[in-house]
Amino acid sequence: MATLADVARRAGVSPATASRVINGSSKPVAEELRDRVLRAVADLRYVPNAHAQLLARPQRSVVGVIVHDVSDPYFAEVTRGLQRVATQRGRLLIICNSYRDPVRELEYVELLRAQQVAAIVLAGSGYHDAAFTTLLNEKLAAYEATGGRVAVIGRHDHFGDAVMPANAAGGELIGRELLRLGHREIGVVAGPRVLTTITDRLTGLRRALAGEGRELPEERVRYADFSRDGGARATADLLEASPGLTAVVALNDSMAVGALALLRSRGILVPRDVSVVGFDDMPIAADVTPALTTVRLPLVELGVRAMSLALDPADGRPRVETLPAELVSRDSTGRASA
Amino acid sequence: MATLADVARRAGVSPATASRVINGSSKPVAEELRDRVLRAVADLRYVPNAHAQLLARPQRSVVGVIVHDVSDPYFAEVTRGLQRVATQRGRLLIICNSYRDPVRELEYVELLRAQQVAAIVLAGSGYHDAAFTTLLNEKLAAYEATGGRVAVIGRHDHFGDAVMPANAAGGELIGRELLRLGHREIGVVAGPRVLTTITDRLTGLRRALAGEGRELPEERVRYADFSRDGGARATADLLEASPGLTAVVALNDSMAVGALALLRSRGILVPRDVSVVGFDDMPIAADVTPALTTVRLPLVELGVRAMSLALDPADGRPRVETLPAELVSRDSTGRASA
DNA sequence: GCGCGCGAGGCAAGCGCTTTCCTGGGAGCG
DNA sequence: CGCTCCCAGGAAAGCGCTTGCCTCGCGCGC
Repeated sequence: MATLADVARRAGVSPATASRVINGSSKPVAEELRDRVLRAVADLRYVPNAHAQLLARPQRSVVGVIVHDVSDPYFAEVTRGLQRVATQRGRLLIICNSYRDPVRELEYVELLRAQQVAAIVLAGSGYHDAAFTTLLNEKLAAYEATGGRVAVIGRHDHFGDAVMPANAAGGELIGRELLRLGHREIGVVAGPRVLTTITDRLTGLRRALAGEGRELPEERVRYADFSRDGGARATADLLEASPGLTAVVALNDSMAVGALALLRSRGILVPRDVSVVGFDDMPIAADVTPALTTVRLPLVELGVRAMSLALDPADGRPRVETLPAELVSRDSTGRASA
Repeated sequence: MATLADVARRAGVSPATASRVINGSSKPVAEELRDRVLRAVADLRYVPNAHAQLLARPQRSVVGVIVHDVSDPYFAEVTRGLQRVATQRGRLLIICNSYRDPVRELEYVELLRAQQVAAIVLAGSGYHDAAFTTLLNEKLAAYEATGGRVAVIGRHDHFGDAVMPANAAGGELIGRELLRLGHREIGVVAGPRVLTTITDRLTGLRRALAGEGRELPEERVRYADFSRDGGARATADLLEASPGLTAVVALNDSMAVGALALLRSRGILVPRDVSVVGFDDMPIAADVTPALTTVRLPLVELGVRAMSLALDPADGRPRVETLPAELVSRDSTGRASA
């Protein structure tokens, strides 16, 4: 691997001069020397060692992103927003998948700090786990104390800049819509109980039901993996326990797709027999059959805002932005059959 | 930001000793000193500067990945495979999205080289652009010459380790299946013409047709964006130019989903009026309606193999692995209507 | 009791780069 | 013709860490 010293030697100049030419320093360098350096760079295929540069000139430019899983469409969209802003501002992104493992999340914060990233964006639901939350907050605080910037998406457990999707409001929208359609027997297909996002969405849903004097008993909520297969499994459970359901609320679209698949396999027609609602409005929501009624979250915008918060100097106090949820009515919901 | 020197000072030892404790060096350190160091680390929330470490101990451990777009399900799956192996071997991944921009691809190779990554994995179709290919090969060669490892997925334009999905064979499978079903009027909804993947898949398809003495005229192929909307647009074009089509082949599943949506909006029944075939077998392929007949590519495995090639020492000569394609018949294909 | 061996810990060099500060030579002025 | 000023270019000091090598002190053997 060619070094700056090699370039300098080959060009017959000092490393200082070579460095100045390569970085376009403000200090003037004679035309001839500049040419010689440039030629040497080309000949040797020289690429500066980024680590050495970072050591010598502590100018953090990389941003770390911790998400649950980039291949999950939810995070794929959020990441797209993060990327857009980062690229626009000339920042490189290091993307880390925690796969919903709190321990891994902690490790990644450490790792990103070691990488001297300029900012860390933490995307995805928090956990109902006080010990973990404390630990994480401590690590983030330590990082912020040394000049790092932190922004979180969808977690209220961190004190600092945050952008929050309106999870509870979204749940409420679903509840009101189902009530309006005459549904009284409602089941919920939920992701892992430990995620605060799940709790928030459920809370909103329950609030809407309570508005009409109804409630959602615990046995009408099934927790499973936040995935298509989890959705199918939970729906099967739900059906078995409460055969009279007229509506199934899935707490994300992947689970809703699983629910749809399971219902179809049982010959239950949607929405004639059972209505199905999703959450998130992932890109494919409109393409399944029947097209999924769901709550749209501005996923890309979530990323855009979070990265902006992370990159714009904190003007002192913590900033929290809430992005609205919106009901998107498609073909998977209809009037209650009973 | 606390440094090793701070830790050493606080623990009352030399930086050398502190370093040895922190890295678990083989050199023995007295129990008491070790404790003092560890306590200082905790007190100061010390995290070693990864860049300084990399400089001092040139032990590359990060791997760079360049994909077209992680949020595209194809790459999401491939990346999952890459991740799995990388994590297993204790490697951090830097994921870069080129968004199918050759220039950006070149820049990223440079950037990853500057980051001193241990290996670069380049995933995604190559381009029909000789100048670019030469340039890229040159850069990769320069990188390999300095001890870097390179593995590519789905590009035959790079000489070195590669894992190739059987694109042409997949195209052939589609062609044969459609012929078997009696289709003679076939249209193709293709992604960007400049991608070698497109050419390969088309070549396979044409080969199958040629086997029966048929051909695929150029006007039966529409090139568009490799996305859902691109698929819808291209399908509309195709229909307008050749109303008598009995089958539409989309060269990836996203485009197929777009095709399905457009056909539905026109009241054309699939597969009764027109059959639709996709390519890749993305996770949602089974969940659209009708469930998509497509060619399954072992996407995760593609990633797994590529990362393995990248991390296992090159035993001399370039290794090329081809992973098979497989036809998955679902509900979007049927006998030709005519 | 003296010398040697051994092992724990520290010194310092060096990884590749940037940047401050200094040097030396040329130009301009008196 | 000599002095000063200015400026291009270089020397060198780090950035934070690792590690080979040396030192020093102890314990043991003769």
